[in-house]
Amino acid sequence: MVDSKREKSLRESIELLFFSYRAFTRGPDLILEKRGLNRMHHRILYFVGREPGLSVNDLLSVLDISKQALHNPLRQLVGMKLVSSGKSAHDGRVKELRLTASGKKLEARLTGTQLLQLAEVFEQAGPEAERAWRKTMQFLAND
Amino acid sequence: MVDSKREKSLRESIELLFFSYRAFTRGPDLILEKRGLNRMHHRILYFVGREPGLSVNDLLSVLDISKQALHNPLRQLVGMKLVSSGKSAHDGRVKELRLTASGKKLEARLTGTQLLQLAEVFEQAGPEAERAWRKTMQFLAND
DNA sequence: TTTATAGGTCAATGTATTTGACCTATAAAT
DNA sequence: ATTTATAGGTCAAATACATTGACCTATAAA
Repeated sequence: MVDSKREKSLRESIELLFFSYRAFTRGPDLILEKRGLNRMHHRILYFVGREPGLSVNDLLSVLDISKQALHNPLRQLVGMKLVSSGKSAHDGRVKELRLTASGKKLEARLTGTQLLQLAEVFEQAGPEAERAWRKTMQFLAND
Repeated sequence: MVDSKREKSLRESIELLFFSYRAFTRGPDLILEKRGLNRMHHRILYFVGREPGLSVNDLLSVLDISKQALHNPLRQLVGMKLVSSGKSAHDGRVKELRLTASGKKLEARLTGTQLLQLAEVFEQAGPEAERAWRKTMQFLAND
């Protein structure tokens, strides 16, 4: 009885994660679609924007995908001049990825819908819930 | 200053969602891979298991995908005898989808890794954080 | 008898991913 | 100086997956 009640509650949490994540990516996905881009392009833009000068290998690590899976979307972003890739001064083999001005603009638009969404959610939930949410998600993320 | 600090915090939350969701699906994905199945198959098994007798249309609604996108994975699951489809008594056009015994077993294994994962997370975070987490996720999901 | 609904399927196309190989340039090690 | 390792780029083939749009049956409702 207790176990099955607990399982029911945990299953609701599973569903919350599923529906939340979908709601969370819908906004940017609609914008991306109009340009023929997808979730992977947003991820690349996001992480390059977060850490300008990021190497290709570091990007591969954080995204946890194969070199071949990154190749096409990254080449497209560079081709569209949304991402620039320069040589590292310390190590000529290493590329330093950066957002161009228009890359920054697009990234801000994509991530902006998510920032707004989260800001609204946390305002409704309150600062205490926000802290608890972050703590909980940190346990889940580092797993 | 305040705005940029707030944005930094919200960006951390974006990343928490990204890394959490990935950590959350990794377990079942590894099991699915061995059988040539993927995330969509798990979703079908999950929702059919949650609501035995579910119609194809209701499944389409909850998954929010096209009939053609559902067609193949569902046909595979029925072919593998993980899902059964019988006729509704009330309306002969409607199929009632159910998990077979082996379908239930696989679903329990897949979802079981996530139940365990969440149970551990909530135990570490505490019951108060769990409540706050759920409340926050509900705002995000219904968006 | 007509129209609407639930479901199934196909063909064509496009897109994405995977595997596995092979290449250059540069750096580090011996 | 020569070998070996690393960062990155690319290709071809195979596979997988999704999309579009059409068309079909069976059943139910009007």
